[in-house]
Amino acid sequence: MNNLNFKHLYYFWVVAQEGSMTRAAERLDLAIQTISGQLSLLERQLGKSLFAAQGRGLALTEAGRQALGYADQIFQLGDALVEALNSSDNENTLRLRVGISDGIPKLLAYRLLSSVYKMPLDVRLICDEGEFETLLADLALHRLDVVLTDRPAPIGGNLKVFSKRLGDFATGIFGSVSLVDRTKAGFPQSLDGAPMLLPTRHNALRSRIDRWLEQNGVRPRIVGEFEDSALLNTFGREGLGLFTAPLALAEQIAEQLGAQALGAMNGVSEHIYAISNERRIRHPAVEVLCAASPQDETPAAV
Amino acid sequence: MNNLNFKHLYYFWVVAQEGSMTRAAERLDLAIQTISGQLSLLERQLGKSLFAAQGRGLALTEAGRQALGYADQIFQLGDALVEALNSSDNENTLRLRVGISDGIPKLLAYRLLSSVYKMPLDVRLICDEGEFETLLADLALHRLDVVLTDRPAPIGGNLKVFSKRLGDFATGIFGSVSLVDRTKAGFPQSLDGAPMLLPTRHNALRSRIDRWLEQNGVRPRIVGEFEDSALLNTFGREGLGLFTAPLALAEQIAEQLGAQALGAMNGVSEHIYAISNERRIRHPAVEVLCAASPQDETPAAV
DNA sequence: ACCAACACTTCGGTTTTATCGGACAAAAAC
DNA sequence: GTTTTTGTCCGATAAAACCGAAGTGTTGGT
Repeated sequence: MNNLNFKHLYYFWVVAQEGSMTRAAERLDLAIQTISGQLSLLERQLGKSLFAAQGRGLALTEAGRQALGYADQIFQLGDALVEALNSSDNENTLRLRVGISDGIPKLLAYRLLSSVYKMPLDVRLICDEGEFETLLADLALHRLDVVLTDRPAPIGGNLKVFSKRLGDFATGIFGSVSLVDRTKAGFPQSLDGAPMLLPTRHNALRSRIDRWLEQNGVRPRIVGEFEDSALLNTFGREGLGLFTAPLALAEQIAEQLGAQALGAMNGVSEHIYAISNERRIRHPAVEVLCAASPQDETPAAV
Repeated sequence: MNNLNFKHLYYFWVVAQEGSMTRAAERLDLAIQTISGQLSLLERQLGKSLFAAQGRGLALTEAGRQALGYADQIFQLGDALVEALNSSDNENTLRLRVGISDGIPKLLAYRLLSSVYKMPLDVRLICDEGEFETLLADLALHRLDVVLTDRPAPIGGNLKVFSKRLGDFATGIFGSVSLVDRTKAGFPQSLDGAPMLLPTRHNALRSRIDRWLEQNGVRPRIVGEFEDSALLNTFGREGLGLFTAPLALAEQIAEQLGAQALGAMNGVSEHIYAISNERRIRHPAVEVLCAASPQDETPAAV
């Protein structure tokens, strides 16, 4: 419980700025007695005195100086709030602040988010990328409305969040044309010794890929590990190695990266989760996003 | 004037978190009528509705969603304030947050600040370095108590600040022993063609140096320009070129940088200013700092 | 289709809080 | 010493926050 009276804090802030209760009372159009009284109430509640008598004026104590720093930020935010609400550019547009975890394919994120544009409203997407933990923290602070990631939020964490699996996407192996030609015959055995780019172990998919490779008895030459899928794709486009991607994106990958599917990794699928704040009132666009039922774009196992 | 009622905002914040007025009323130990009434007052004052009726519950409007983001930060700061004040480590120590402009000699800053340690109190110095403009902004936000810099604050700026000249420091030319030996004879003519390190044009001293060089008819070879004086000193210590510094620091420069004074630059002196917030109640350590009267350590002109 | 349960609003009256006038104390200026 | 300035204490008053009772609209069950 926040036992801080912001009205009192505001008076304190003005007094500190003006340098005296008298001038603060003038600026606030109040009697000095009011300021004095409310200020001593604040000090009582905080358990610290904020001003010390100095001559016939006031001096800030160290506690007061610290409080002043916070008060500054607080009332600046208050002004910003009022201003943001009065700015007219947010009349008919719905803002959706999405955090996209580094590891998940950007094209997949795009496809999943496309559902929100079908809403009968102007939607402005505000995208942010970063590490899983960072994004969760931003979610808790309401800087984000939803996070798209490859794993559910840790249960029992100190953050109250809500994870919804958006879908399973069967994974395949892709590569530039030259690479694919060389390894097409005898898949998956042909992968043995072939150059390959993989996500780092931070990615939940990575362990599934490793297991699949082991079960199929192939040991590709791992030429790179990437935290960020977009970076991985760029390297893959240049023919540096084969890489994995959702089979559902085969068409776009061919168009944008000039890479073809070599084969499916049976049993390996990427799970995408939408993590949002667990409060009853959720963002309408997040509702739409989660409502897009977990339709497996391709069955997980063949 | 900040026409935002933070008490109302707090109720709004709890309602948004809990998802309903009923549950918020429970958490706040208030009747639902109160919440309802205070919330509609907030909406009236802001001129926007924050909630829209949805079914028998509530839904945040876009304005409400934006407000929620601000409220989050505001009440987090409020908690932080209370916590900071209750933490015991600030009992008998006075914190002085000083911003030191890139260009001014660090040793000079140290010497000027040493006066605050003579106060009959434990003083904890918190130093920050950076660009002039950045530091001024931090000053305005009360993240700093005073800024030490080489020029007064711009008059008529939108920030209300107070500049006090702390002193004029006659400047000389210094260099590593080998360099000084080579150019000692016939100073200042011997500077012609000598390698030299100078502050960039952002430094107020630079133009005075340039004028002095011109007036004395010497054209050194400028081998480097530095924004940061500490970096300049490091290069100077390695004998890369001659450099300028306050003559008053000759002793320390000899000790710490192994450099000797070559000669004085008559008429060139570094002005150091303390810029602080213009409010009546100033930091006691800042008072002490400014009280150290503008004693010219060496007269400006010989 | 109807009724009960639920969630919020509206309208008084009551309680709490904030505010101000008057009297007072302390420091500084004269 | 007197006056001026600045802040504090006390009691009355104005403003706000709060709650009980009654009312509207929505949902869900039968």
